[in-house]
Amino acid sequence: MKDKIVTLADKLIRVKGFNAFSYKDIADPLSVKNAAVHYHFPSKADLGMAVITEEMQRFQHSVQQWRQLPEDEQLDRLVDVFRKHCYAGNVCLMGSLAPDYETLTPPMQEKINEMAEAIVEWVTACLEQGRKHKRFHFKGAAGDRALLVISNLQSSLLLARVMGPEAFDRIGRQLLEDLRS
Amino acid sequence: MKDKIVTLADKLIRVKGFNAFSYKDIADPLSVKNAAVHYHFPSKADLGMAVITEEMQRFQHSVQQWRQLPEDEQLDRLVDVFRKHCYAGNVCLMGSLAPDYETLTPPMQEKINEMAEAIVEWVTACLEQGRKHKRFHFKGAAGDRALLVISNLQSSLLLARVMGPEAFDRIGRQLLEDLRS
DNA sequence: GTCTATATTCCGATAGAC
DNA sequence: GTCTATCGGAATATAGAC
Repeated sequence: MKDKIVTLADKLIRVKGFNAFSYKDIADPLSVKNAAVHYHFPSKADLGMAVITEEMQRFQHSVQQWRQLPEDEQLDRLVDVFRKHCYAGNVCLMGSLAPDYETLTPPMQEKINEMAEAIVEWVTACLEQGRKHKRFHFKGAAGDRALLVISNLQSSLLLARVMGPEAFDRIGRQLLEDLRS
Repeated sequence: MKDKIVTLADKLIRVKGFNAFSYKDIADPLSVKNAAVHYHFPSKADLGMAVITEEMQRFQHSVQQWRQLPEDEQLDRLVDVFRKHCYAGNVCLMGSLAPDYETLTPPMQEKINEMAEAIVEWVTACLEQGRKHKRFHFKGAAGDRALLVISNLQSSLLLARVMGPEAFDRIGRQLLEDLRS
């Protein structure tokens, strides 16, 4: 049940936003009362923390599985993750929570910071190693390039929601092509 | 008074998000009662529409003023607009409203669509003309490149909120450097 | 145009029974 | 662990006086 709640909360955050969903939106589809949800997650911030923590674990598990691949294929996989979210009508967790950042509890803000650091660190290392192995070609610091890549992926989901999924496809394709050539 | 309300609502949308601010957040700082705000904007969606409309007018007015400049300097100006928002603690309107898109009224969604189309159209034309005049150098279609630029700018503000303003500076600088060289 | 006052609904959260 | 029941508060919105 706890897992079902977190999974559903994750979806709701991505589709409606953290401040726009309620305990009722969790309880009704699971056919329980909102008190049952409060039993597992006393406050909404507790639920938010669990969603972010699970997302970070998913991310670490994924990159762990990709670690034997060439760096450009590792980045392909990351784009695949975003593509799946795009066609599921989701935005990414950062893209949903960052605009609400000022309304969140300090512990949630701290978790979001950690999530951002983790993905920036991984993309930076991926680009750096990939350039060394001649699989990526780009100018400037790998850390700066990583910020560009991450911002492209994040906003591709925001733009896709407004303009349609083609926006994601065009961004994702051009992004990968730029780095490889 | 109507202008004051729209200006304040714009700020609140950018800082807290559309679903996280209330009529009280508008009324209190203006030293009026929430009924006075409802007089000018009967529903919250009416207020949201006015905010988007004013932002679009500001944008059209700006690009009109820039039209005599070289294209790379026009893009500098656009980055300047985002930089000011960054240091004011704001995200851009699209970056705030896109995650909440599914919770908004159809008229608001339509206005957001128009806003997205307008900025994509302008950046595309700017890049296309700039490339023709040898002020920009990039591969691929100008429209695809425009989506990359816009996604960089949008998410630079989201990342800056979480990671600090340096994230914006690094993205903005590398972005402009890529296009010029 | 702004006020007081209120209707209505919903939300997050808790108490206590089972 | 889930339930019923409810508290306290806040939100959007409206009616009617001034």
